[in-house]
Amino acid sequence: MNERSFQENQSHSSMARKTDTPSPIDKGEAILQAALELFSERGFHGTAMPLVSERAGVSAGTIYRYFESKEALVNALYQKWKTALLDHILDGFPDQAPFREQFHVFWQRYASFAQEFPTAFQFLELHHHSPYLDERSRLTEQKGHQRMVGLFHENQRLQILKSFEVELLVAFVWGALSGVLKAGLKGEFPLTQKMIDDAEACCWEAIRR
Amino acid sequence: MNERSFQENQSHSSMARKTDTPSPIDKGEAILQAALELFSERGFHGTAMPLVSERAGVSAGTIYRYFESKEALVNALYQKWKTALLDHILDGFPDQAPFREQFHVFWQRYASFAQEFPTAFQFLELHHHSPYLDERSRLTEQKGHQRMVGLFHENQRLQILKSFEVELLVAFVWGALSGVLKAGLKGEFPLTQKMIDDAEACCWEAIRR
Amino acid sequence: MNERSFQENQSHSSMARKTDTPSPIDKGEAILQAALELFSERGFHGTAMPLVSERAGVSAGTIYRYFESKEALVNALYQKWKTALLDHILDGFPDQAPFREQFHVFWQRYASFAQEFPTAFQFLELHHHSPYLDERSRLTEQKGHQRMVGLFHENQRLQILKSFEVELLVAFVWGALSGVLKAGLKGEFPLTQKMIDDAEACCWEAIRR
Amino acid sequence: MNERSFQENQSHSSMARKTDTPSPIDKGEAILQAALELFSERGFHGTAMPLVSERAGVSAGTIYRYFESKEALVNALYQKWKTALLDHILDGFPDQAPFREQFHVFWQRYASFAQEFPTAFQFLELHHHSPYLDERSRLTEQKGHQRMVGLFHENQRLQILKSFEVELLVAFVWGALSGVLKAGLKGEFPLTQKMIDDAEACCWEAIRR
DNA sequence: CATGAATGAGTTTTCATTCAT
DNA sequence: GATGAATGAAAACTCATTCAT
Repeated sequence: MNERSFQENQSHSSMARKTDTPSPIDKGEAILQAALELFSERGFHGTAMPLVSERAGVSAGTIYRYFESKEALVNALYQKWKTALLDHILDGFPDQAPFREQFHVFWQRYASFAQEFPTAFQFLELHHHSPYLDERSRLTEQKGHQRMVGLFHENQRLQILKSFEVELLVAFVWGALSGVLKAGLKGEFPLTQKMIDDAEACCWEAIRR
Repeated sequence: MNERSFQENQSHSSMARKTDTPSPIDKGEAILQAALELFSERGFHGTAMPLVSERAGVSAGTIYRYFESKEALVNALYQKWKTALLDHILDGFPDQAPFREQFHVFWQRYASFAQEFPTAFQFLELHHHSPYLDERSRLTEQKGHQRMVGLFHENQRLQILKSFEVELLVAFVWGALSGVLKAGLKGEFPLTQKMIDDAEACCWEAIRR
Repeated sequence: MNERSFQENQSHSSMARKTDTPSPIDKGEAILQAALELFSERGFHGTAMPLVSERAGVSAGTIYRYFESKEALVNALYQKWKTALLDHILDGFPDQAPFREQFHVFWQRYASFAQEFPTAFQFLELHHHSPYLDERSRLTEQKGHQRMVGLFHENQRLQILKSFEVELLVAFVWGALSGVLKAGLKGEFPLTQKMIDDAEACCWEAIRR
Repeated sequence: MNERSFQENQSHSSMARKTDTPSPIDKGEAILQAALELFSERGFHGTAMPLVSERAGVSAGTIYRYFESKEALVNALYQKWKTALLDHILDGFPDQAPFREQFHVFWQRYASFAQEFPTAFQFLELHHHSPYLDERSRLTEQKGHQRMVGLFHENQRLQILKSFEVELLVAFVWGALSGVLKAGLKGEFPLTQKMIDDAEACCWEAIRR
């Protein structure tokens, strides 16, 4: 499943299409998709709205029927994909499994998200803590972080993790994982399953007691 | 030594000042400093040139005596600080020491650079692989990377490092280190010596055989 | 009678309503009413058509079934209310009465129109001689003026009015009257019957021989 | 003296001009003059900024070096001309003279202002109480009104004026005067000295005891 | 050399009007 | 007839860059 098909699943208008309209996609989704691609490549300020509208195949004015402003557009995008990432990781997460298993699931799902939705992954990385993100985006951002911090805390108490500052461990793991994924997507090495497994093995040794 | 004094040392025009100019700093340096602060906070496209000139205490036109264009300015900045980072790490690097010691020196110096020049560190992180970086910036960027890859290769042969893809190991280490430093600078935990040592310990366990 | 009910009387489609349409008012009238309110507050160029349609409770496209363009809409509105004002003053006007009596009727009816239909009064004041008024609107505008000029001419001949330029007298009276009414509607003083009578007394002294 | 020359007197750059620059006028003044003409003809919302810049003979961006926004521009214009009008009326006003004389001076000066600066007069009339006028403009507006109210109050006590509500008398006088001037400027009658004197005579009879 | 006013193409955004449903 | 999504030209405003002083 690629990013485009993922989005189409989100859209209700993709079903029961009667006409042979050349554009099968929801305009709102087309705009989000175009903005995702452009913002992840050129950044927020580096992307002009007409460029977005052109790539989305809609007129300049149309964007503003769907999103109040350029800022509202990035925020919608950020919330959509941050939520998608969280869901991707947490849906059916093995809450009762041993931590090693949980770590494995987390690592592999994060990686599979980056592989399935590389553009979205880049977008999220690039827009972390951007000043134009609103309160809601920031809350979405924190939710995942808190979840990870909680999990690490608990397993530190159980003597499974090193007894270092939890925020440090989280930063370490998150930095290592996203560093590896970014480098892999950039083509510095083939992002094969083996690579992801190797990186996971490294990271586990880094944090386990 | 703070960032400002560092820059002054870099500047050749600071010596033999004849006039009692009220501004003791080179205009070129003032511009670089202002641009560093602004670019690291607001990004390249988010920073207006008049803002740079204002913060630098020079007129808008003056910037163009020192830098051909906005792009030339970021690139000068990038090269300056990437080189400074490399020098900071490699000056008197213990090439003959055992790898564990070399790794320690690398880790600690990278960290001390981020602590001494947090703005420059943020700037470098933010502008990694930006499309407006020119060939020269990209070469500067690669120089450090190649050096690290070479070192890792050698010590992998010596069975000191895990026998995983070297690019993967480099990405892992670099990701973990910069993740930890960014989180620390952002205030998620106090960036004390202990934290840096703990992170180093984790990372060593991650990559050593 | 308020402005809304007045308009309903003007509308022919309000009779013989067959369906149980939830909106009892003619769409055309609803649009005119909405436009009246908005144009009188914000002016012609300051009022967006979508705003008019929203306030009228119809869709944006519907306005264009009733009025060819925004200009056609102001003109329809202007003619409607200018005519209403003329009718209000002239219906059953005492053509044979002495001029003092005629002046009294004119003054009082003009005032009562402003009090009954303040929004329409403001609208007419605001759009006097606007460049987007068409020929027909301008003719409607002139009709009242001519009538007044004729009356003044006649009574000047009869030595009842001062022997000044008639256009001057008309401008004086009309300016004084609308100045008083606007100030009263704005709340600078209570627009009571006494005020209107006092102003009439002043104005009579101003123009009578 | 026409409006243009009046403005030039306000500008400091008109003196000691060394070069034969084709544009002898201050850019700021040129913008104010262009905006005055356009706003008085087409209103605030009906005037596009590029039109202003074109008529002023400057580029679009230049306006924003002189005025923060379109609103700031109208307000600057309003304050400039309202103040000019007040000064025109009040400079050397015969405070100790009998009221009839004061009324005469007021009436004549107001009229001469409208004749010398017809565009500014129209502008002021058109923008009375506009919603985009800021606090400062509104205060400037009130100053003149208060002055007139005070004068009328005093002379009502002295039994020189009719004992009607002062605000009513003020509204009457102001309405009559501006009505006459607007009609005259529009060409409904020649705006000669005799006309202005006649109107003054009318108005005096209207308000005097 | 340095300035900073000026430029004009570019930015985000609005809005009168149309047209497929 | 009615809708309201879509359009695209034009609005207000910004900004990298130039150039006369």
